[in-house]
Amino acid sequence: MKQNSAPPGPRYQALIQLLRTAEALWNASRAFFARWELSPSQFNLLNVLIDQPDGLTQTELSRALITHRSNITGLVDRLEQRRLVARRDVDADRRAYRVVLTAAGAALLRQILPHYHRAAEQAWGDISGKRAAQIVADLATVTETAARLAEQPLAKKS
Amino acid sequence: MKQNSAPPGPRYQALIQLLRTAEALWNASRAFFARWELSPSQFNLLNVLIDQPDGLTQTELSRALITHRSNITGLVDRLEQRRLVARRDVDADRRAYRVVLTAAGAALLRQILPHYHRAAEQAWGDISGKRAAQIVADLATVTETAARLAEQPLAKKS
DNA sequence: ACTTATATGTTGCCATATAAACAATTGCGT
DNA sequence: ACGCAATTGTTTATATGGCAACATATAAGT
Repeated sequence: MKQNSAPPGPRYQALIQLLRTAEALWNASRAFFARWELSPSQFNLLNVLIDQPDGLTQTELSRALITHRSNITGLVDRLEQRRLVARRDVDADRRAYRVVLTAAGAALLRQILPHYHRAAEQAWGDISGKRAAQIVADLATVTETAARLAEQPLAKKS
Repeated sequence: MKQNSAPPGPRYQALIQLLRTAEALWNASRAFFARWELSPSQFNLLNVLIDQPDGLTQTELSRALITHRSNITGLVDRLEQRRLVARRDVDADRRAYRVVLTAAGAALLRQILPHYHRAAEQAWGDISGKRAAQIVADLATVTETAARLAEQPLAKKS
């Protein structure tokens, strides 16, 4: 007297487990980055910029972080107050900025990254690198499917 | 001229991919549940209650949903306004409620669940059920590790 | 050139999330 | 019985998230 109609099936279980694991990792990362008084979102933003010497516009940042443009404003505001990033004007387009890491921001990130990489490896315990690569491949296809489903929920745009 | 120190490694890549996939799935589920004007969080709460004829207290709900007690208040408030759940007094403890599904809430959930199970299976494409089960096992160990790391970030509590 | 469409960042509202503090209640230890 | 600790739900503050609307600026069409 527990289930009602459709038997959940292994792929459904896998989806639930995936969401749980991601949440656990996200919470762990929150505790992890708290040492440097960064939120996971703030770290991700810095981590995107480290490979971009010329910075990114906020729209480009929103695409890299898979979030709405409007969320970037406050995120950059707070990081700018702490002098970890800076907004540079774009002379060709008076609407846009380029957000770049400051020297302090880059230094902080270089300090964090080794710890982060090490913690990430540890989280997988005794799972082999080969199996990890296999999981990456599997999850990549799931991501594509999910993104496709999210785009046309009811077939808009004629 | 891209990396700085530690080579990321396959397990690090797997962690990043996992977080991306979970975000994609969460976004897809938001679009999915929008058909019934539910947020993913609201659906999850209803989905927990369907197997609990006597309901759960808000603290129990917070544990089941892995979130803070304070989040449950507003979540239940909004579902209560829509008559999908109800708060019942606990006569043995005047502080607590038991949150239960209403008939309307149970009916709505029974309507949604088959679609949800089907969509969840589809998201995994041609990945076999066997491999899905393997992934579940792997991710379960990661969840445990992550939860353990999140609990004692700096070894509190003497 | 002028109109229209598009792009950019911001602001607003609301839902969700963590964390801390609080009042009310309950439980425990003595 | 009494006092203190723990529990329960709420409130507050702040950060994050999606989404719509907006002003400004740029691009495209004619």
